[in-house]
Amino acid sequence: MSRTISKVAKEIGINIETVRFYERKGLIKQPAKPLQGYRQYPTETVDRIRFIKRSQELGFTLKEIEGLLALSDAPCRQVEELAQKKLIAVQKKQNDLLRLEKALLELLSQCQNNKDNTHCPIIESLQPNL
Amino acid sequence: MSRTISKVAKEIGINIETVRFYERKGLIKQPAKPLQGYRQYPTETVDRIRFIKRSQELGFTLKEIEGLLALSDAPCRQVEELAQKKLIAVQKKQNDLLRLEKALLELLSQCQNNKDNTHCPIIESLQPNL
DNA sequence: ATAAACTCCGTACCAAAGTACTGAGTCAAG
DNA sequence: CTTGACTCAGTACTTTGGTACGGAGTTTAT
Repeated sequence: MSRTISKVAKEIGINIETVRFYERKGLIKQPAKPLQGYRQYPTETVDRIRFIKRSQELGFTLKEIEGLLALSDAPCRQVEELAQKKLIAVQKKQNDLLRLEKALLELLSQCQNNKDNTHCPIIESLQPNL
Repeated sequence: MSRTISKVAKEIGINIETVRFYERKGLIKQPAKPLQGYRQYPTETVDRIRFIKRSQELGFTLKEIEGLLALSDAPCRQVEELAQKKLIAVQKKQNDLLRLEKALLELLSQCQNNKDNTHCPIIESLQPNL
């Protein structure tokens, strides 16, 4: 099955320009231009874009996905290593966010106990000179 | 107390260019240029940059910080609202990361049980057509 | 008094992941 | 057979948070 670029975009729910962008990045290959008419995109390409999108959802960057795609028939251990690294990064980020959440909750609880609506403890605690 | 731009940068531990960048963004105001010599930065400005940096650590973007700075003598409720919104966003992101972590762990465990080093279950499970 | 270090100012550049625009060409429907 | 919708190709612009560069002026140290 084949479709024009706009069908591809619609099928996946992305912008046409994004498809072209991936072509420019070399993440997918542009179908040859027929002598007459528009380029036809095979299902293979649609699947490849879906792969990219899923990987993005897992937090991989396009650069990393490029690596994944290149590894797609590489030994499992290499792929595993990439995922392992990403997992570490994700866990680190979770930690950061947890600390951040605590700090925000702390600030908000100060606000809640604040009778004086004209001074905000949040602003004050962000001001280091106080 | 006053100091030149490089002292400011060193004091805070940031790049000179970052100070200038904040000036361009209007986050801090550039001291008037004296008839002779270099611009002198007051402690006020240093504090303001510290405020910016602390807020960044809490996950606020420069745009949001601009808002915070504008609100710095606004009623507490408005500031609280901003922090509240940020908290929600942070919690949402935590959730995303948690799901992401689970997905990655799942993939990795599939890898670990995989005897066939030539096919990687990670790659395969990212491929929607399988 | 001269060199090294610093400042000033404007501009350009970086990554990431797209999005937008322009001026063609092409296609499908009425 | 013409109008509207679509495609193509290349280039430019967007956002975020800076960083770098180059040439001129200033200041400080020797």
